[in-house]
This record gives sequence, C-alpha cells and structure tokens, in this order.
Amino acid sequence: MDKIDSKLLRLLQQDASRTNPELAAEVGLSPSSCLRRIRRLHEAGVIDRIVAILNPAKAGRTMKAIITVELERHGEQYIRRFLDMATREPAVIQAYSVSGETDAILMLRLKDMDELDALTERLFREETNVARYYTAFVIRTGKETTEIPVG
Amino acid sequence: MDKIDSKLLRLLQQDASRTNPELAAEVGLSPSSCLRRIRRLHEAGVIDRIVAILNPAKAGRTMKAIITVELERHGEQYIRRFLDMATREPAVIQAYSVSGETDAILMLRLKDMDELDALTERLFREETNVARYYTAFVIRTGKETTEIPVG
DNA sequence: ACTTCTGTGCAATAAAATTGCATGGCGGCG
DNA sequence: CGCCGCCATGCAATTTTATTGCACAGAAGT
Repeated sequence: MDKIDSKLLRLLQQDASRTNPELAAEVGLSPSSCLRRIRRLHEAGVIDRIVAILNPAKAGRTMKAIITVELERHGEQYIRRFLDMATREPAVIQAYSVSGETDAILMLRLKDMDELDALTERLFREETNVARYYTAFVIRTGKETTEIPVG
Repeated sequence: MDKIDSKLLRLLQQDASRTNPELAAEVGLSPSSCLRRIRRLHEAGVIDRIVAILNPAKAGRTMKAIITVELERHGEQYIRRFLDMATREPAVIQAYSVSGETDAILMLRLKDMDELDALTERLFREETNVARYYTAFVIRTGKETTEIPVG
C-alpha cells in the first residue's frame, strides 16, 4: 500500500469506469503494471466491489428517511433479530445496531409515503419488540459519498 | 425503462465489473444492444456513476459513527451553513438536514477516536451554532448497500 | 395500408485487458 | 562491500471487449 495504491484507490472510488490506460497515465505507470496493482487490491479485498450508483430521483425513489429505534428488550439476540428483519426489506439500504440511547438506526430509500407506511407496519408491530421509533425525513442532502478517505 | 433495463440496473448495482458480453447473455440480448442500453441509461442520468467500494477495515477506517445534531438557531441559512461545514470533512460520508427534533444527521467513517475528537472539536465549537449532538457508534452493520430497488 | 421511429443483430474495426518475458532496483545475507 | 534473490516494472504479443455502421423487423401513428 504505497502512494500509488492510495492514489488508485482514490481515483477508483471517484470513478471506476475509467479505463486502465487512463488510470495508468494518471498515476504514472504502464498499463500492465497498473492493472496488476488493481488486481492485487481486489484480491487483497481492499477493493470490495465495483458498483453502479443510480440517481435516486430518476430511478423512482425520491424519498429518504432515517429511523432511530429503541427496543423494548435490549439483549443481543433481540437486536440481532430486529436487524435481520430490517435487513430483509429492500427499502432499507443501511441498518446498524448502535451504542447509546437508541438501539438501531435504519436508512430508508422510499418511493412514497405508502411504502413507508407499509414498511413501518411490518417492522414496528407489537411482536417486533420495538419500544419507540423516530422517523426523520431527509430534507436536503449535503453530502452522500461512498468514498472512504485513504492514506 | 422496460423489464430489461430494470434487470440491467439491478445487475449493475450489484456488480458493475461484469463485462458487456456477460451482461448481454444474462438479459438475453446481443452485446451491442446491451451496450447501447447501458449507454442510454448513463446519458439519461439514471446511472449516475460507477465506483469502487472499499473494504473499510482493510482501508484503515474501522470505526463508524452517526451523529444527530440540534442547532441553536434553526433558520434555513444556519442549517445550510452547518451542512456545508460538515460536508468539507473527509470523514463525513453522509450529511443530511432532516425534519423533526434533530436538524442534521451525519454519518462518519473514522480511523480512531482521536480523529473523532478532532472532528467534533471542529464541528461543535461554540460558534458553529450547535445546541446539542448525540454520537452513536455503530456496533454491528446489518446491511449497507448502495442498491436502490428498481422497477 | 403506408410511413416513421425505435430497437435489434451482425459484422468489422478500434480499444482495452491480459499474459509471458526480460530488466532493474532494493533489501537481506554472506 | 559485494552477491543473491525477490518483486515490481515495462514491453510486446495475444485475447477479449467496446464501439460503430448497416440493414432489418416490429410497434405506433397517420
């Protein structure tokens, strides 16, 4: 993981559609060497995967909501059960168990209110062990990146 | 946006490193047609970008934290100012202004506690107009996808 | 029924990815 | 201090993929 690797990671996190010769030129290597480094980063698991990021509005998912959840019983197995249930929902794009007052935080990507209604109905009925939950709607997105600082 | 487009979007959201001939076979099209569809999705902005997703642990950013923020003065311009400031922090990977009790929610990707300390020092000093903030550390990640449900 | 538009497959061409091989730098060891 | 081995690099050859022109077929509209 030298300087060149870091630069490659930064570039690929910003735009992985670039061709190898382009990347090679950017970091000052020959295409073959550059390719081998990228492959090595893949194999080492530093690069987990390459994905397409959609424009939510144009993909028909305009609403975003963040729900903080407090459970009734806080045992590890209960939290796990709730997280598993939340994870199965396609609209849930992030699901975490967290420290502090709240037990879990969910990030949702929704089409409309009806979808939220149906989802909360499924996740927060009595037998799901949820004591309280707070729904916050995203008004403005200041930043939303998949980029992790490297180096 | 027919069935084939949706399938392409699903596939590309899961793995955009696939070659065009592979994708074409998956959706039952010739490579050239498939490529043209993908290009069209790009041009239409449905596909925003192609990025590499790193393994946070292997990239040296193991900690994740979520901070909910309440501002002292809630005016639009204050919220905007705070969001802008948060956005400039590389460790902040998501920054939203939200409805409800809290004004903003930040998602952080951190190397260690020192980094968090330094960051809170910068973001939550007196003149930043923050009344209260709650830091929740992510204990377990149940789900974390960039995939938006399509179709 | 005719025209038009749009998407498709095929084939040719250009570009990129992949691999073998030889070279050179760098660190460890004698 | 010099020798040896290791690893990354660049070059070149080969395979694979991306790209584009072209003609055709189906759907929609006139």
